[in-house]
Amino acid sequence: MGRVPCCDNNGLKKGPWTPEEDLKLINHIQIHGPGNWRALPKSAGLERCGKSCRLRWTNYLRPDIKRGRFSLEEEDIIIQLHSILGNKWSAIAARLPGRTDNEIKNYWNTHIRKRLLRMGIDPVTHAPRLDLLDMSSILRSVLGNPSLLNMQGLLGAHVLMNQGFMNLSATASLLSIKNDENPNLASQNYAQSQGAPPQDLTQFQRPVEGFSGNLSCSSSPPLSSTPDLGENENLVLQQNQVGLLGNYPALVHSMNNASQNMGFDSSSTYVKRGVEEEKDSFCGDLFEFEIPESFDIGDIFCSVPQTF
DNA sequence: AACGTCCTCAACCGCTGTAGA
DNA sequence: ATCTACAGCGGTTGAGGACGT
Repeated sequence: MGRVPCCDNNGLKKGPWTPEEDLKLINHIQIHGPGNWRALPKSAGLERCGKSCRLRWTNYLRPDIKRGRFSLEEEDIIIQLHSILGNKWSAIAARLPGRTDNEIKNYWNTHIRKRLLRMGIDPVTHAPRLDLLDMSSILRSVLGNPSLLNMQGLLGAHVLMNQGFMNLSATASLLSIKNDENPNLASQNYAQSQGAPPQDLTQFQRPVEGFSGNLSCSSSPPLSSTPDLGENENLVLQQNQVGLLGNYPALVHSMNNASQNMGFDSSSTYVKRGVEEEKDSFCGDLFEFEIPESFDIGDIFCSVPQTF
């Protein structure tokens, strides 16, 4: 049996706080300081539970809270920190002076998350959402242009994309083999999709003792400093999908088509919630691979091969 | 003007971690 | 080792406002 909720006692008020209640709470804390929330309501003359008082203080009444809209800089910091910390709102708030975890959480869910979805970026992984691609049009484009089939150029993509996508590319390779001047290429791509590492990225794949974090791709520049990350924090970096696919016009075109087909064109303002959430949970394991804990994020942006 | 739908965000709920008895 | 109280966290809810028809 779980613990009895602190607000179970009947008679304690719930819901929005009145200015009078706020005043009582502020006055009491100014005199006695915060803390001992259980006993505070009684001594402050409030008919609230201690938990409600604590939340009201920490999320709204604290004098160091910065009100008003988030700046673009704050927004950028939130996105970057979220890509590293995930839904650790308190940890993110600790790096944004004047903002509360509740405020950041709300802002993420109501603004940033939706915007990332509209951009075709998975807000959980911060990776491009390949589930939104129109694979049939990609296949048509690829089959019509065998030069696109050198998937090795896709940033050694087999370590970035999931097995399903790579199998798809392998299938495309095999289907197009009769049109290909170099039949070896197709089998090479197929072999890569089945697990053979691309030369360019083997540096990322060396196992390093003691590392258990994940790394997905990243478009944003690395944080200049991300102090106090836990030893086993998953490091998640965003990959700029345009940068990744920029030299593959057919793929970019297909992605754009797919986005529009899914209601993500730039003019739409929002997507129906159900669809959004369905898509949301669909793409979690894309673009992940292992990196050493001591890996310098900045290195990625220097060492990613630019020879697409 | 009336109504319905959607968005925002303060507040709540339920759970976990921790300290002390 | 176990229990209890408490603080804190992340997810969820719902009232109120904005907006569209």
